[in-house]
Amino acid sequence: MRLVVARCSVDYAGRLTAHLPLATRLLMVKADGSVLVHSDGGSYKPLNWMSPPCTLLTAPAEGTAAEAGAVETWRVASTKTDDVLVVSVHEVLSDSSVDLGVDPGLVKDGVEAHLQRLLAEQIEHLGSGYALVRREHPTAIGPVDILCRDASGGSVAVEIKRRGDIDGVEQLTRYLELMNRDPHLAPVAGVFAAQEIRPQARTLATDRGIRCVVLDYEAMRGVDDPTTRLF
Amino acid sequence: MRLVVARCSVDYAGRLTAHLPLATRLLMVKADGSVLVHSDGGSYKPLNWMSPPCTLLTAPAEGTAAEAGAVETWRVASTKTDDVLVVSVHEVLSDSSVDLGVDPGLVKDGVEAHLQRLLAEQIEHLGSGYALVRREHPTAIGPVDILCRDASGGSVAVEIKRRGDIDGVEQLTRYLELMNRDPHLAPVAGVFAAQEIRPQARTLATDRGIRCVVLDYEAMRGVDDPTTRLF
DNA sequence: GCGTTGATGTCGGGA
DNA sequence: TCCCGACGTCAACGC
Repeated sequence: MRLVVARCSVDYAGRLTAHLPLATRLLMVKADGSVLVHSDGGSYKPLNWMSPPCTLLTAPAEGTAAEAGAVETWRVASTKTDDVLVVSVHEVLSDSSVDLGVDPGLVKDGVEAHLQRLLAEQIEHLGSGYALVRREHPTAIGPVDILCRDASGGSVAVEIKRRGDIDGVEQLTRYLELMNRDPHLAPVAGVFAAQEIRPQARTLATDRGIRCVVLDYEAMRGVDDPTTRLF
Repeated sequence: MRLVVARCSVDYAGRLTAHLPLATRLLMVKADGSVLVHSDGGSYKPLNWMSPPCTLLTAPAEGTAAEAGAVETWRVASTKTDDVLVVSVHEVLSDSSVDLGVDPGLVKDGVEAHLQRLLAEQIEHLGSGYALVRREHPTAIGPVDILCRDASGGSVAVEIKRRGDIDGVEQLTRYLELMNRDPHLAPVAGVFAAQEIRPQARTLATDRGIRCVVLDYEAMRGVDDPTTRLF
């Protein structure tokens, strides 16, 4: 990784066009050639950047850039699209490189995928006699998180969220509408399962005949067989 | 801005739990106290971070962290939520600070707002005889991007996206439901206009009687009268 | 301050 | 590889 602090202006052309006036910024060049332009505020998002795969070419400034006071021009071009980032470097305040090696990567816990896996393994949380049919059941408008059958053999579509919001109820409603048009599947009941269900979402779901189930992630994880865990 | 290259491990607890094993990384501390943990790959998103407003406390490592070889512990806590980021620094390879000042900020072109302005000016892209009524037509649940009339005088609500996705179709559907309840306006037809329309979004739109129109931004911009441009 | 919407979104998973 | 939905989404704008 190369870290350059420099007074510079930046232009991006690609999916949109963007310009950064002359100011002092941090230029981060990663090992894969990607470039990040950071200011001393904002959030974790750079002011401007080029994602890998891309190539970085540096050359002495020429033409209008040189006339404006630039000493060096960086041209970062995406190798997949015609996106291009041009950095006009006016003054380098510091320039250092360091070898970081390959990062072992992030280990996450508590996301929706785990909830889905746990509920699929412990489908009895929905009620006695429930049986899993499949996860990610495909439909024309997207996959249903879990398809299962209740004690009487009726089809049940389950939408899982960490936080149950109105959006999730809308999503499940779309699936149910579509699936209930399929004579092989209909009638399909709906279950909205989440660690936490917002009052508005619960109201909407209930109004549409969708059952709400609150999941206890910690308890479900406790029951979970550690040999089948992702980590 | 402070830039520290260090061998470290990182733990985050908040909306999820995440852990980064010991490795060499860049720690970026911005003027507002926010912290970014970058590796030498990935994209512009850090491996882990804490957004402002937050506070950073550094102290000599203690307990299990010290036993594991850490010399210093950074505790970055959000001042609004109970999110916390803990960096266990094992070895500092470099540590430097620089004053960047305030950034003048980014100037953009080519976002949805521009697409909307162009389509309003060139409403004939929807078909012969179309006439603009107004942009950002207000409804109780939000503004409709464009309201216009077709050749026969019927009302048409247009939702514009750069990328047409299911969300956009849902959004337009909500507007149409509401507007069609208004006897002064009904019947209102729907048009989903985007630079690119995803197959599932097209399927859903078509199923709901919403017409899809693909927009060519470059061509529309070419026709654009530069004297009316925003910049 | 809350809610809604857009984003050069980015990221990960399944087909 | 493409397609699609989640995200510690974030950030801007309107009410």
